[in-house]
Amino acid sequence: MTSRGQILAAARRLIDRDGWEQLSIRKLAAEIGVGATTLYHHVQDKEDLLFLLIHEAGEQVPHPDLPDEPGERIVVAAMTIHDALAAWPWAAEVLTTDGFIARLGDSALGLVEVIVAAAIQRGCTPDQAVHVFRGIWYYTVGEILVRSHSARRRESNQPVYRDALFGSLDPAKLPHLASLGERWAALAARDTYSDGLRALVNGLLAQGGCAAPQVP
Amino acid sequence: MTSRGQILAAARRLIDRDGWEQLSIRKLAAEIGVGATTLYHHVQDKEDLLFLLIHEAGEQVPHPDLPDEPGERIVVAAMTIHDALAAWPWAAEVLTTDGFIARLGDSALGLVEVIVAAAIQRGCTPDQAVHVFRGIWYYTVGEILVRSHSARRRESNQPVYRDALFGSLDPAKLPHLASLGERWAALAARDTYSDGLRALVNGLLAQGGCAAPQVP
DNA sequence: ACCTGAACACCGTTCAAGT
DNA sequence: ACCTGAACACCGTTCAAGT
Repeated sequence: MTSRGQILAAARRLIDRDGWEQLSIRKLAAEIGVGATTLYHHVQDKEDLLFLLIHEAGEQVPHPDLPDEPGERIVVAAMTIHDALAAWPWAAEVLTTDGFIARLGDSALGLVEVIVAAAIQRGCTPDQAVHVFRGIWYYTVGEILVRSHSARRRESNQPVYRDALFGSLDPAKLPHLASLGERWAALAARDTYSDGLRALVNGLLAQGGCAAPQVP
Repeated sequence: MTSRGQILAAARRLIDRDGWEQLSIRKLAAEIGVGATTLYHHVQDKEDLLFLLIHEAGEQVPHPDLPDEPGERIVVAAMTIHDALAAWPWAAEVLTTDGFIARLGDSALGLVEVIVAAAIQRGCTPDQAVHVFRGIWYYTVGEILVRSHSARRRESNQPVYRDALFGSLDPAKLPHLASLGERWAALAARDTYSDGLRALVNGLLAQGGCAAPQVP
């Protein structure tokens, strides 16, 4: 009676409604109207359930229009990955596990392929191209996690730390931070993912033999 | 009888022994030899407990010898932060919360100050300097989390995915990934944090007016 | 096959009651 | 003040028993 598809659909529904931290096997079973233990006949684990959800989500990541210039192509592919993860921040948390990316479907991996291929086109060796991808991956995952954890905190409970934020620093020891003061919070709230990404990609491609004429 | 210091010491002991995911209020109380509810007289929350632990850890981060060249100074400061977080990966998880950095002590913030000051010395505006720090922060946190989650998985249960790793990809759709094949795992295991960091810092400093003569 | 409730071994936190 | 056990409202997972 109960099917895997039904379970995944209900899980997506609950995550959208209550956030992914709130998802539990017991609540999920209740949502479907079934005993908690029933789910274990259709899914190995809670972890397995998350894998299946991420796999499904990965299949739905759109393939963007890719520009010709390789560096720009890397930026667009990375931003597509970023935007997909921003919509499912819980996926970012699970995907921090190494070798996990490989379990995504061909569709999501297509964007990884785009980045690696473009780096090679720009003169990287395959090894260097993997290094380029990893750098982008770290930066992207970090941004997503900081963003989503901060958002969660903001909405739920404490704007308490807001005023603790660089308000009362010792200007003798930390002159620049003290003079930035409250402005830090405003600056940190700005979305600078793409600016930082461009800087990173330029830096990575310029590094160690991947250098090529910077197309304007 | 029970003191805050005693609690923090016991917590550090348990984290070192069993990993931070295993730390619970109840186990912590048992380790001290006290009722679980007793802890709530010395600490607000489990979250509060983690804050205190991080604050304490931050005080112990060493101040490195800093090179003169600003770009290199940024790299050294970032690597110091990175190495400290690598020793306490659970701190990285908690610190992903925005505005949380600000609750560290002056000692740990000193490294943030170093980065911001060096960026300004290289010609950044204060706003751009914060942007530089944020980019470094995202990259660093991402690397730490990917590294620690992967390590946890490796040691505990599954080397299962190892062979699922890019072993059976469609070479027609994903030619570069397919030809990398099993090599991906070996490349991903390499520590390339500092290489990527240098690329990022160079890219960030070259960006938007922070440009200055690249000191050799 | 598919589903179930009871049970196990846990959580964080509150609260009235004790010294 | 400092500590406590009982209780509340949860977890993921196993397992023998049912249809």
